[in-house]
Amino acid sequence: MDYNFGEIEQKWQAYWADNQTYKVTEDSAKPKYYVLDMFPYPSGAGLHVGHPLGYIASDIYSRYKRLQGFNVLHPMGYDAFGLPAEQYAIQTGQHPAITTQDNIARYREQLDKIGFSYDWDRELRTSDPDYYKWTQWAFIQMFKNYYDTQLQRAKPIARLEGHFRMRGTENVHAATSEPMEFTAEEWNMKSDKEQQEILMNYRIAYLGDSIVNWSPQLGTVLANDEVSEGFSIRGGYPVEQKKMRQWFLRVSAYAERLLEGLDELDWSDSLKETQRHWIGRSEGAVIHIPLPESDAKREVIDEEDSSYSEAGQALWEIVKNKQLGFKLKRDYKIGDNTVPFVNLDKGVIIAIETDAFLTSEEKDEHIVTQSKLKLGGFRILSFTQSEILADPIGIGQQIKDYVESVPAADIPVSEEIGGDVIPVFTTRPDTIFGVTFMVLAPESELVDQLTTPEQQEAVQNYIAQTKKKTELERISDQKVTGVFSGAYATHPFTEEPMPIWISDYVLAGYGTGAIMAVPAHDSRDYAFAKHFNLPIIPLIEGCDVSEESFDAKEGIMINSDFLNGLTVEEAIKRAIEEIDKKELGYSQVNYRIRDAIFSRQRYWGEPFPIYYKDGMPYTLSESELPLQLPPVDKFLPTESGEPPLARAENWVSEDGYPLETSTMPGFAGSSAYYLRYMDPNNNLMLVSQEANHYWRNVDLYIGGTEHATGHLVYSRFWNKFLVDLGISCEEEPFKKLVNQGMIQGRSNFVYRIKNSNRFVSLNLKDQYDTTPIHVDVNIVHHDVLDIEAFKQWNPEYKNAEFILEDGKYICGWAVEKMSKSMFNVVNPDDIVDKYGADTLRLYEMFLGPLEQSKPWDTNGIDGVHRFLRRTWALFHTNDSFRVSDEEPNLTELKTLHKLIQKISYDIEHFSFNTSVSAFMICVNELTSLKCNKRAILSEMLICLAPFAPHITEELWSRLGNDKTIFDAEWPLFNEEYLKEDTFTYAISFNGKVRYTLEFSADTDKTEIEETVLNHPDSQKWIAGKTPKKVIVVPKKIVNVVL
RNA sequence: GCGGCUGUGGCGUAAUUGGUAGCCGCGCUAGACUUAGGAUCUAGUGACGCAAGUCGUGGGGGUUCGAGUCCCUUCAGCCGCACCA
Repeated sequence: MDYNFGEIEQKWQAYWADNQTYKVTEDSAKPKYYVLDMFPYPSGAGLHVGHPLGYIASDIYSRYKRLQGFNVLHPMGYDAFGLPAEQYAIQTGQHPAITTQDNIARYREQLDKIGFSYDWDRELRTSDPDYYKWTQWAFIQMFKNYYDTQLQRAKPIARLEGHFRMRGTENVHAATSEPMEFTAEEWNMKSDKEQQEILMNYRIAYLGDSIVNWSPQLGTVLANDEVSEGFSIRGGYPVEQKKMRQWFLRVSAYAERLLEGLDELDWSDSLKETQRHWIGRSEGAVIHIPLPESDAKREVIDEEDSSYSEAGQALWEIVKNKQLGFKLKRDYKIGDNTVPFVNLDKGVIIAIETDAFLTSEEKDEHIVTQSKLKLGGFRILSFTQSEILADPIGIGQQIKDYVESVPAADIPVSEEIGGDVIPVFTTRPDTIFGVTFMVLAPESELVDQLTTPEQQEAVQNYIAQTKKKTELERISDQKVTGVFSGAYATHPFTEEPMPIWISDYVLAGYGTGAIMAVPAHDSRDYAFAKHFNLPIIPLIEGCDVSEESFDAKEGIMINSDFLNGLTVEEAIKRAIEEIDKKELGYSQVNYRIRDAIFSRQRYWGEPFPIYYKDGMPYTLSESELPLQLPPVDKFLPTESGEPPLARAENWVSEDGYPLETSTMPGFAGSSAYYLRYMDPNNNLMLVSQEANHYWRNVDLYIGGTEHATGHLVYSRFWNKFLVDLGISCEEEPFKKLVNQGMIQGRSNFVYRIKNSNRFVSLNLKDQYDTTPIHVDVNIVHHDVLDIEAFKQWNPEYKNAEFILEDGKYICGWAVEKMSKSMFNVVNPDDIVDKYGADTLRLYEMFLGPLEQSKPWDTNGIDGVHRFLRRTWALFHTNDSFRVSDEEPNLTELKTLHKLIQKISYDIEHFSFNTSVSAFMICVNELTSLKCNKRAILSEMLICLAPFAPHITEELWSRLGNDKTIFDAEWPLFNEEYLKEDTFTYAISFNGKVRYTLEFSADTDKTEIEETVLNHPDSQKWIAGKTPKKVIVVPKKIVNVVL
């Protein structure tokens, strides 16, 4: 009787479905085990042979755990929101929901053929309103909470509001994007809207202005992990930097918990390192670098002055009495200076300059005055007297336009930014005496305030230039660029003046967007100093900074006043103490991780449960959830550039307020899906406490490394937030994580002789001038081309001629990405049809270590298939099923127990490739022993069942069992059967093995030594020399040292 | 530039974790059987050598009685991060 895998696999897949074999319920009598696959995005191309690799591994593990008596949760679903379906919709008008539905159906069909043990009753789709209701719900909670930095957890925003009402910002410990200070009195004076605006800076889900990755082609913003080297990961479109108002998630507040949590996780070191780097904790200090004394503080004293110039008088006629629509004050005293006109709401000064300065002193004084005013946060608009006299009305209009374009009073800048100090973050406070200049990021708010008039133009040119650069150019362009601002800061210890430069090697988004440059000990500062010829002061004894900087954190300090003679480590501590004492700053921990941008200007995503009233966002009530995606006429932005949802009719809340038009990004739906599987049909909450406390978290998570910094960070963040809310009971969502390697394609080539229709076989191609052409791997077997199939494959080759070697056409091959254009895509369905699911499963595992990337090479699959047929043959004699009830002998038991031991160990260590090889060894041995004894075969079947569930079910039932093999018990390994009476020692001389000798297992060392030395075979190697030493390692080796 | 990983037959890989390198499979060679095939079975298969034997885990060096395994160095390939002060 043949091994008819097609029939067997269909039969058992139907049986499992009919009998709900894989349905799982919370059963407190059994220990739980939760095995999760990263759910797929159902793309139009369907699954290729690489996708199931991780699913097969997790399926083996699930089935193994089940056989060991665990209650195993092993669910599957779809990450169904996303760009491809929407792009397809834009092109075809087909609604993404339909495309997605079709793709899911295809995926399901393909998955079912492979015979997975998923509990499909728990299937979920992120695009299903019943599911995304809970994504929206979680967002609302994030909006309603802030992060308490002292308690290190989320707390209701109402609590913070109460604090502000009672005590202002005094003793507030809250993560925020805009540090500010106010008293309770000031808070209570504010309007509701002002209060809401302040609270927005504390919410975990907040609206904020930020420079974002904007893709014009995609018409949306992207998260940092969705962008690589200036291009979008999906689609490869260019990405530019743009300032926009967006929703954010305050992931940065959780930085420390995200970092600490990594320690306890059973993840690969490389993945943990990637996350640590992404979080980027660095300890250091914020130092306040003083600017020269500024007397442009906002102590404005109205002081009428009647000495008007002619031009001033002319302008006054135009601007007085709110003729412009706002008030300009005339002859205002600010600090020591009187300015001609000033608008106090927006902090704009209108300066009138003489056409020509009489002396250079006069000019200098003018510049100093302007700088001081700018330091105070004012904007200055200058006109010369003759300009005003020529066209006072035109100038009036210019003033009007300018003042209106300026945002409302951003003047009372917080004390840290742009008061009289520049705050900088450094991890090397020990190098403070080596600071010879300062550098600001071009985007820094200080640039405007500090740039002196005569540097104005150069600075503006520079900024325009850096803005033009794409992210890619900025990275790849290693040239040193920068411009002097004209301003100076004062060294906090030496009080030396230090020039302030502007350069794009300083990032606006990290630290304070300003640095103190220590060229001797930082390579970037060094390059900059060399390029612009700035001083370099070495600070470490014996270091040579003539060619390059000395970046290592080691050595003894010199040229550093009170730090001299200390080691770097000591100096860091000492410097911070001194900075503290002198109140020049404070120690601080900085994180690289940024808040996640959470808006996408897209259709196919979760709508935000947000409406706007009076320009401020408010959340919908829970009863209004889910807020379903509305129908739209087109899936494109509106003519005015608003997201597609703005096209929806009646896109308003129940009370008639306009709803948010952007949607959530891809990672929203995948952030808490593992919790939903625990309780997928609950319509009262995301997950019930009972279900959550039973399943807790994922014991084993299998998926690709591409999610290392995206999904796996956001998901951990999201879970920690839900822990704070008391929804999730485990601080970490995924205890153990295994990354399966990528399956690459293995392409085949034929070699066409140039300008002909002739093809030459691989090893003869060097004799001709040829072009390699990709050929469909499905018409090539063991690199031999099926010539007839090739002729039919493409009409162009119908009359092709071939130059063969040994009567065959041999193709070349290469490892490439698996893609349609390379004709190297192998479909799992085809493999299943041809060899069966069990063969596919075993072969995918046999290909190599799970975590290793490898090309799909169908060449070895016959070997695995033959193994299954030999397994089948063990149970059959002359075409009929026949097993013996005889007692097994010791040899047979040894073979079996070797297998049990090996397979148990291998599965625990995810070494599935070696398991397959162990099965082959076992079946080969049993075949040569002609063993068909029930006792041996049935236990072997249980071991094989996780790997090849269909054939084992069939044979199991033929053995007379009426329940599924997965209700059996994993066999126990018995060491007794593996005990050997003798051991064969390898006898080596000077480390080289020469012959072997068998000893009984309990022979003692001296006896072995004696026997070896007296053995006739040894004489040849000893050859008259005296053995210096004989090393006998029991059950290992004997080595004679000569 | 920084961080991580990997280098073993013609190919995919294995090696009880410092103890006989090459298990298992593919391919290849020879043979058996045969309504001739991409079927099945048997034997062989790291290289050199008639052989005894010698050489062999990217290269070089070291530790050790003994190294694919540990250390140093160097080369090659892959992946991640990329001016993070």
